[in-house]
Amino acid sequence: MKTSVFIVDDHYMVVEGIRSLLQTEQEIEWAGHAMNAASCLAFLKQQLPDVILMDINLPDKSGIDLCKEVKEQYPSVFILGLSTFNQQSFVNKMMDNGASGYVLKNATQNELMEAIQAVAKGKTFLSDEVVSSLNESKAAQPVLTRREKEVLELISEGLTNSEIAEKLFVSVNTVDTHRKNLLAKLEAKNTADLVRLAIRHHFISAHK
Amino acid sequence: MKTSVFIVDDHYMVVEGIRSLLQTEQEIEWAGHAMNAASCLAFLKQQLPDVILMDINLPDKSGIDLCKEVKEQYPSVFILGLSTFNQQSFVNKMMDNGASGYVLKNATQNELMEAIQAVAKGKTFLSDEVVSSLNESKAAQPVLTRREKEVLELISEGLTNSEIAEKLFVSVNTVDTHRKNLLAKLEAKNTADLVRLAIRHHFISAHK
DNA sequence: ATAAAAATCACTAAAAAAGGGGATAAGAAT
DNA sequence: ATTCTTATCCCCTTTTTTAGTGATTTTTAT
Repeated sequence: MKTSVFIVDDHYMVVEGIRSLLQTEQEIEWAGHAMNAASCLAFLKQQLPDVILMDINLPDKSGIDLCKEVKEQYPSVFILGLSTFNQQSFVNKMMDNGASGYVLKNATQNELMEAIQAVAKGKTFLSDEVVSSLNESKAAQPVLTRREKEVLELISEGLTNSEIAEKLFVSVNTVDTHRKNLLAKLEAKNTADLVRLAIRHHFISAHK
Repeated sequence: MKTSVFIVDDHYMVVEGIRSLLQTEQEIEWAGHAMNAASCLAFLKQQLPDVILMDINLPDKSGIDLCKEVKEQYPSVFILGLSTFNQQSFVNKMMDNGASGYVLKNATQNELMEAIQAVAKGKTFLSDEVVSSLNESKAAQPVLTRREKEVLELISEGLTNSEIAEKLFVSVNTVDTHRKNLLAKLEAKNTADLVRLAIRHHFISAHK
């Protein structure tokens, strides 16, 4: 029995690439593709594929959110995350939201087929590259509390301790303590270093 | 006369996508592909295509550097930059290094063909999306001097003014002035804000 | 229920950054 | 020849951060 595969990706070239890769496979049936989250959801109302290859960068909604929605509405569909970048946090979020696997766009035909067949059977599949960087990053990833992240965010926006204290309705001393803990946890030399490392660890984003 | 096209991209799916898009075109001849800069250069020693589609993210060397090298050695080849992201600075650098155009990976078959045919004739081609974001961003992009970028880099690494002064063999006052100018140019409230904005504007990178 | 983690607040002193001012010399550009 | 830019330097004041230590309350987890 053939496995039907649907693709959600806004990159035309990637869709074409996957289509041509899968064309030669006997066990795969091409269900179609969507360039955004909305048309993906519309398609699923008509027809349910076995596996969805889902890009995490979509124009209207993140693949992470879409993954959650699709899994809630159609728990029987298996979702395989697809991305150019090997970002720890994205992999985790996709898996948390019900994805069965994660494949990088530089995957070979073999790796892609392996992944599709694994998730179609309900198994989990992660690209080798993803697995190895997952292990690497596990050692060095500091754990921040909710409050610390909040303070970090405000620091990166250029607020001073007293401004942050006012905003969070706590004393300057408290903010100062959080700041010290942040410096220690991220092993930062000072604020500049802290912000750079925070962006590197994806605690905050440089872009809005 | 056919236009021969060579592709440098480490994403197998993208290579396949482009190959299948170009397969249907009569005027295009597929010269081959490389997954990294080294094998691209090796290929060019054997054979010169008319147009090279070049990804800016390559494993061994940035497409920006590769572009420069290829153009220096083989000025007759036309290079079309290729990327997922519409990053102003990358577009500029590619064009500075001799690229004839820049296309996003979500381009349609028509747009890609238009681009290839334009650059093959020696014309310049930029994706519509690239052009429009180019105009938008033109207003807000501050201009930093060589020295300012240098100081900015060191600030983001967590060095203090006196440490930077020592490293650059200038007085603390000088570094302080550069710092003030940086704050003013990037319209940053303080160091934290400065680092975030610097990363946003791609003056520095959060990742190494 | 109780131990652990998180969040809160306090005080002091030294170091660094921010904000204000102004100045000179070298090189590039017109 | 002269203006503009870049890079350099100086002084002063205030604000903010950093470092060191210590402690209490609230939440969370076992």
